[in-house]
Amino acid sequence: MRKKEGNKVQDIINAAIEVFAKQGYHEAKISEIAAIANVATGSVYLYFESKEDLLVKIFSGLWVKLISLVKSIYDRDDLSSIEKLDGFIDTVFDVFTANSKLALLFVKEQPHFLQDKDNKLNILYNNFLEIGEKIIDEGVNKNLFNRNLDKKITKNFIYGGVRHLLHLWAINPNEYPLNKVRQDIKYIVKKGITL
Amino acid sequence: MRKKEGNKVQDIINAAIEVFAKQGYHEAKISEIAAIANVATGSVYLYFESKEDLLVKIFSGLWVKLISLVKSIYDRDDLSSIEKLDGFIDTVFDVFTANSKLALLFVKEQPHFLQDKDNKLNILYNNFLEIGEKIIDEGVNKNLFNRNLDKKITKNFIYGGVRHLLHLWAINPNEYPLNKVRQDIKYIVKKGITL
DNA sequence: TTTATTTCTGAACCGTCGTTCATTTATAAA
DNA sequence: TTTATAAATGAACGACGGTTCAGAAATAAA
Repeated sequence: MRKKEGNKVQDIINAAIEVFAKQGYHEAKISEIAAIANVATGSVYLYFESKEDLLVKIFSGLWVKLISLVKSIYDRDDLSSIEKLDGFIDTVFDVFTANSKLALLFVKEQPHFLQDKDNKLNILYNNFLEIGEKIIDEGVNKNLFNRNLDKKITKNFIYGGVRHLLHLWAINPNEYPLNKVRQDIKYIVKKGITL
Repeated sequence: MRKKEGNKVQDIINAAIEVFAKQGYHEAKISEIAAIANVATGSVYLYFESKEDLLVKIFSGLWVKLISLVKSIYDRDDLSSIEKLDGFIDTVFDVFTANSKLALLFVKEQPHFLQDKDNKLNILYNNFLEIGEKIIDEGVNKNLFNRNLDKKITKNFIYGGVRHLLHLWAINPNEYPLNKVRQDIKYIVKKGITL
């Protein structure tokens, strides 16, 4: 029998991230993804069920990673709630900084998923945000954070702001130096929600 | 000769907002838009050059309106900088609250435009945000706002947060009552950036 | 009325990919 | 070597939907 050559799954995923990010999901062509991944068009279908499956696999891999990272921050008991919130924000930046194409894809296509309540991706997404909410919860209970702010609103406000700045950074890294971005966001969040 | 029946342009635009918002731009069908607008498929092309033209016209109308509204707030001299910032946030909420379909369309498709620097829509978008930056500028100069925060970052953080909450509200109005959303956002922003 | 002109219609056209599959290629076992 | 089987290929298929356009419908002018 024949042996698999290299890691085609990963090559295809990387190519897909690149093409989806640049063109947007709908305008991306499988043939172009295949070309960049150095495989034949048809080979994509050996590893992925469909174009959509490719997108879903990319996103779910991302969420699983993010969830595991922020969970481990939440679980630490040597950090204050505000440090955990900082860590949460840092985690998001770290993951996307490592791959700006992925960041771009994420901010462009994620909004389209929010609507259909219970698809797999939204479940993961909610798991992720739930940890953010738990951190805020903890801060409120320890009388560090303002308890008059709605937690869901607070968490989503921060999330939206972070996402948008990641987007701008991914498009134009020079205009939005990530260190300053992180620093300012953390400052506003900290000052905005602590008592 | 024949007389035009009713306001087809507006009917088509309203139908397009509805269908684009629900399905997303790429999955929306001109034939469905036409059906909802009560015109024949071909009639859409009497008033709009293409599917894309339809989307662009919707967005540019929106930006023109928003720009005019926030400009008039910025120009008032009976408001403090923080009141202007509140007014800016209120304006965005007011416009989208009046049309949740439009809000949904906006948050879903706007991210796709940010990339190609100098298309018409991005110019409008930047005009809009520039006014937000001017307000922040003013606040800094009057020693009301923290001058250590980067203005572009601050403005975009707020913008991203507001946009995301609008998105959630548009999907699920009951879970995100706009009055509480506005109130919390304004609180965080005010506390976060004032001295 | 009849005619001219504008508006409107919707079936058909046509280009574009996502997807399939008959064929080829590579390697492990015999 | 030869054979069997898994992996890979890419041309061709087929569905979909944006766009077109020949004709129909409506109304103003003649």
